[in-house]
Amino acid sequence: MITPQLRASRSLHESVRQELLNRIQNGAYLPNLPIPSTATLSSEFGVSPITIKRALRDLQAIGAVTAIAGKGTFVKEQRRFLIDLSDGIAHLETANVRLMSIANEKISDPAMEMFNPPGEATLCVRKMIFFAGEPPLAYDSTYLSPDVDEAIIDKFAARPVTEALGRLGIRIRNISYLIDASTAARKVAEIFAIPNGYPMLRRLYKVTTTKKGLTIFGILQAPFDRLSYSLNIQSEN
Amino acid sequence: MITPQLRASRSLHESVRQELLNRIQNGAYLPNLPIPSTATLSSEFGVSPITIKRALRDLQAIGAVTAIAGKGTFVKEQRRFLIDLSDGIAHLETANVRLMSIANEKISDPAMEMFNPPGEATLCVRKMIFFAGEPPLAYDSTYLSPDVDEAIIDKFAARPVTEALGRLGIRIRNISYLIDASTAARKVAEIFAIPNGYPMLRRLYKVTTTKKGLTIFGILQAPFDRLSYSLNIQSEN
DNA sequence: GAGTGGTCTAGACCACCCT
DNA sequence: GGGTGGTCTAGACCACTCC
Repeated sequence: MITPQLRASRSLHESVRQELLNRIQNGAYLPNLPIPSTATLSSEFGVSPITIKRALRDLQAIGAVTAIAGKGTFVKEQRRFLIDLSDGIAHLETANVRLMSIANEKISDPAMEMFNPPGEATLCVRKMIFFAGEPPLAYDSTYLSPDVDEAIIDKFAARPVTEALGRLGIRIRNISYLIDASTAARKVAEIFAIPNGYPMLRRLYKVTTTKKGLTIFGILQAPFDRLSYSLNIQSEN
Repeated sequence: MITPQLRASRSLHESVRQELLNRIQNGAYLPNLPIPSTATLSSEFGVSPITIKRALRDLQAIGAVTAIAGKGTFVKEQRRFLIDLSDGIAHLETANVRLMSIANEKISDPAMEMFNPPGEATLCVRKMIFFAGEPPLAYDSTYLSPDVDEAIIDKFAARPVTEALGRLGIRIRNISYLIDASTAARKVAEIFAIPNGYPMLRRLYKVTTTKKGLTIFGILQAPFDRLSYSLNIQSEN
């Protein structure tokens, strides 16, 4: 029921959304289990099914539930992965990688311009990063100079960036990061099974190495509710 | 018009959204100016006004437009502020601050637990950070030990955290950051005039100082499309 | 075949802004 | 008063899943 204090001058769909969110946070609705159907909720709350749908869609947008047509609406389990950037290395040693594509491509993301990327086409290696038995964690697009050795490309296709460099015995000279949030592109949204436009936490990077001519650009992005970054800075002296 | 290649198996409201987004990116619709009304677009595209509204609401969710009831729907100007964290200091010297509230409060955000915050109530100073002539940039909640001097509280009420410490002549020993994205709470959404649940880029911090007993916790959050962080890491040797 | 969520439409009412 | 976006409803159709 929508009680007056829940209502509190909000619109109906907002009140419904809040009540459903309360139930999720109370544990009345459990993770990975379906909540009652639209029709059931409609009669329980005494509001139109459309209003229920509206509330559910907003709950999807904030990452609280996932709706699967024909099955039901499920409470999302909240688990964030933490990456520590204090030493510049994003530790992903135990992560699995699935290669998605390798293609010649220009770097087009406007946020990338900060790193003064090459204007010519680069070799773009796209891959998914995940842990066994878990939904995909991140999607990485690595841009390499088109004339790099095939052995190097293979390593980048199979490992996260810093792990690939480690295996190749290439030393890092400098890393620049840009962390921002941006909405998911259509293709990325499909991969993660999230609504189009879902916010992604992104880490754009430029890695310069001691190997002559080897500078790596890239973007690692993850659904905003799956990842966070930590950073520790000691003051000098 | 919704051309077949724009349609491309998408749902109607997705096609409409994409077409409107194209027009914004092409410059056909200009920043800070209203786009045609729902009714106009409805007849132009030959779809129901409801479908137009759906597309517009999704465009609001991704930060492309702002709708103002009674006035129209306006193209949002995209301007991101960049904060460099390389030296641990978030440079906000020229920013203005508006104090929102000072209250006794417990730290309740679950993401904060990483810093092992005190369980007791703290003094919470909430403020808005903005640049003259611009929409608000960020919202900061600083948690101080309840027994700090009033002079210190005043400085934190009037300046961003690191600027306040600088003015007070207090040295920083260590800073820990946690960067994540989370959805806006109701109150924050009102302050920024963004839809409820809008994604915010957050930086949680714990600052330890050389002044005995003075450890500062806090959360600085900004609409995801207004802020980004950069970080540069030199390799040793 | 029954139940699920997703889409699209039609129509009504409201609060708000501007002139 | 006429235009705007926001809300809520009713009803229909579809694709999908599960039994």
